[in-house]
Amino acid sequence: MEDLRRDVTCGELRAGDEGRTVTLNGWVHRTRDHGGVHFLNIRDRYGITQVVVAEDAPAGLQRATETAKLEYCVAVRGAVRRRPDDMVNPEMATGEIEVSAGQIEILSPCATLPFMIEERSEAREETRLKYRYLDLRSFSMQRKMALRSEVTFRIREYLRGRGFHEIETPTMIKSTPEGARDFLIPSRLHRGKFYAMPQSPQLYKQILMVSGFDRYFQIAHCFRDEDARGDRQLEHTQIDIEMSFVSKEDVFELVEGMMAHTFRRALGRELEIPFPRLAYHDAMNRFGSDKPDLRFELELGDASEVAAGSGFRVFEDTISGGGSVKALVVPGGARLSRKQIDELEGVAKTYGAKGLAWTKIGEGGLEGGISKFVGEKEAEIRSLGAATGDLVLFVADRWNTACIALGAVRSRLGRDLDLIDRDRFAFAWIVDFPLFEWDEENGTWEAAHHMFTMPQEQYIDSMEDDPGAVKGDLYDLVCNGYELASGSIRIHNPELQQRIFDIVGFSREEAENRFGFLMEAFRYGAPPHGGIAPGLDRLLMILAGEESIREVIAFPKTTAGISPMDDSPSVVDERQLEELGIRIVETEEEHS
RNA sequence: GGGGGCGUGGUGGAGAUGGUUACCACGCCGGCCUGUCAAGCCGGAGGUCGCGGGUUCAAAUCCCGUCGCUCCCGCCA
Repeated sequence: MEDLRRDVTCGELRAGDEGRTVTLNGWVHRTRDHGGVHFLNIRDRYGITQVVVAEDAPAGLQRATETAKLEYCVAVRGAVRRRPDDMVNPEMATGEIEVSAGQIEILSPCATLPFMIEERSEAREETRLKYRYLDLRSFSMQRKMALRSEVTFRIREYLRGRGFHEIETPTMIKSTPEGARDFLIPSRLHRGKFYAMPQSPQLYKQILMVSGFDRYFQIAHCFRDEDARGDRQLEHTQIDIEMSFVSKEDVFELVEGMMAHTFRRALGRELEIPFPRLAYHDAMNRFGSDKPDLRFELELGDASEVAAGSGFRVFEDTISGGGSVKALVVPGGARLSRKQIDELEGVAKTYGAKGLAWTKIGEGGLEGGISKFVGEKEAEIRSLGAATGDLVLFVADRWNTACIALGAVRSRLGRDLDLIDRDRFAFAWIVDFPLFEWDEENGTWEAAHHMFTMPQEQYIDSMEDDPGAVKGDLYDLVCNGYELASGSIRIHNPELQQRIFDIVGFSREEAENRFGFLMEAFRYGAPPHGGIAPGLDRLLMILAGEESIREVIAFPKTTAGISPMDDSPSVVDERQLEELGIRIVETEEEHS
């Protein structure tokens, strides 16, 4: 190897390098054997270079050339020469030249491939994950990993420039069972006790504020033992940020600057800042989602005028029962088929709607669906913004359910009718979230975000009177229909914290047991503070134009939490379990 | 926990109203070919059609179950 170490990469040679003797190291990307002359395309991270072996090459070189199959790792030494004018390949960065091989050495052979290494692999994801090391050789994956590296670098660059310290917090911490399920780590030294993997560095970063690190960040791994999705992994990375002596305006300004910097440097794109803001209630009411996709218009309307006195029982009963009738006008939607509308109804039902009512506005009045019930209400329907040729969809239910169900229909229409501007990054802050949510099952108030969120000032005095009305100093950053970040201003006052615990029915003993150290810390001059945590994987997914975060994670797990390459999780030695004092109990099902 | 989609040589797909030897492309092996760049041409090997059971004279195809991947609901402070 010593004398065949590369002195150029496979992406850099140009016409000006003509005459140089160079050595390339890389993988055989394609071979073309013409009987006499022989071509090898050699690939590395940086590109592809064509190597030519002449028909009159020495026998040893011919043999090596014929041995070198796809994805063999090879070293090639030869002379750079310009290709004849009519042989130039304008598609290739190195297409003006080729390397005339004088020596080819096989550094490592390659078994028959499970799939071709192409710009973007066509193999099914299962196979790609099993052979992830091969999948990652593709330029498409290499680019995404490079983007990831670039983005984390630019974020660090920006935050360091703004005076932030990067501080690591432990990945083995105390379990705090509310919220998502914890991953647990058994302790050998303390049998029967467990560490937990952090769902986020939340408590530590607040402690760091007490310690006076008024600007902290960390690219932190977070773990949640919940079912995965396209935008959710058991293990993900967040850009954890916390600041002292700030209001949410400071957090917004920081994150807007960070995003603008990152998009400019990593993508060469300018973002429009500041980002628009939308109250939670308005986001739900207008878009039917707390993470609306703002790349297209299509807003939900209020159809109580249509419902009132319509004689349509479903609508009237909903209104008199305190619910809402929400409407969605689909411009030109009258051409949608019955089947397409049925599909939309299926979407609405998935989200809890009992049905999806509809009417089309024809030349001569309302047509189809519930027209015979609301036929007298054409004026009211038109005042929702509907015109001839439009389809109007309705969901009647509790306000929340009606919004969410119709919001899901809106998203579906955005895709199906191609309303989405794919080239846009539509950021927005969602603000004024309720601090508490009523838990039907347990009949209790629960923290909507987490229990350390500061209530907005005007609600503090009378919080206990109507917890449902209290809005919190918390905020989400959304982009293109994804929740990109979530944060809040925190409570730094133990008395106020205790009142929150009381409202959510959290006993003093429980609070002491779980968060005692934080409450204790807050007794020692805790600064007002707040922060946010953008999800790095989702950010990268959006930057890369992907629809799954698995595409921007080098070694992701499947939705069932399995790593097909190394086959984790796996059974462990009986001896390991014994040391930990753990016995596996079979469930009834596994017995039978 | 629930619903939808998918599972066919190494890879991706076709075959689905049951019927002889399961088709195509790429890859692999062999041969031909002085300039290609997704090279081309000729030939060849390679499959218990995810797995188990059932219906039938006969199952990739129909039925039941099960496993895996995936999308969605729930869940994810």
